[in-house]
Amino acid sequence: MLVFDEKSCPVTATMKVLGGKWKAILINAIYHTSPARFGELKRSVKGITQSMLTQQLRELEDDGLISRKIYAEIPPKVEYTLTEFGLTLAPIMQSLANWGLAYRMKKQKE
Amino acid sequence: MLVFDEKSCPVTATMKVLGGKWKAILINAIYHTSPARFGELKRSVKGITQSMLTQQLRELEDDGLISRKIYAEIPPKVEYTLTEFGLTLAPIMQSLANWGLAYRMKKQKE
DNA sequence: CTGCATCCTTCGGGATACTG
DNA sequence: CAGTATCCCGAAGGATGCAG
Repeated sequence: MLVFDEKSCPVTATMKVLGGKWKAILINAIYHTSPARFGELKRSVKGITQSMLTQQLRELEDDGLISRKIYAEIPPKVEYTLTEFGLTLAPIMQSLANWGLAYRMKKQKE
Repeated sequence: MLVFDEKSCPVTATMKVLGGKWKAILINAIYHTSPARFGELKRSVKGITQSMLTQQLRELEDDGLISRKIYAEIPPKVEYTLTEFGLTLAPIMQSLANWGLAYRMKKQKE
C-alpha cells in the first residue's frame, strides 16, 4: 500500500520551508524587489511586524533561500536577495500565483 | 512602489488553501489513491488523527477541491476523489514534490 | 467504518519597548 | 535604519470517548 509520511512525501518538505503566514509572500516580494532592503520589505509586505519580518528572514536565510548583505554604514543598510537555490523556487511561485488567480475567479462566481 | 498584500498577491490565496500541516499531503494522497476511502487515508497518511482527518477533508471539500461519496452500506463506506478543480492542483503538487527532493539533496550535502 | 463532541496543549504570530 | 528582548494571545493541532 502507498504510504504518505514526511520521509516518502517530499511535498511536506517543501511546505515546511514555504509554510506559515509570511514565507511565500516574502520570497515573492524579494524576488520582485531584489535587492530588497529591510525597511522596504517592511513597507511593501502589508501587515507584517518588524519582529515577524526579522524572524522569517532569518529562517529563510537558514534554509539557504536568501542571502543577507550588511553595509557598514550609518544609517545601517541591509539588503536581501534570493540565492541561486532560492531562485529555483521561481517556477513554484509562478504556479502558486496562477492557481491563486484561478481560485479567486471560481470563488467570485459562487 | 510594489506592494504585497492579500489582494495583490494571489500566492497568499493558494497558501491559505494548501497551508497547514495536512492539506498538501492529503491532496497528494487522494490524488495517488483515488478513490480514497476514509480508513485508507487514515492508515496511509502517517501520524494524522481521526479528528484531524475529518476536519481537513471537510475544509478541502468546502474549497471545492475534493468530493465525498457516501455509500449507504453496513459497514459505512465513504470515498474521496479530487474534483475537476482539485485536479488543477496536480502541476503544483508535482513541482512542490520535485523541489522538495532537490531541497533534501542540498541538506544532505551540508 | 466513519464521524462528531469535548477538552487540552502547543506554538505561530503579534504588540510594545528598547538598542547600536 | 535595522534589529533584539519580552510578554501575550488565539488558533491550529491533538487525545479521548461516544454514536450511527
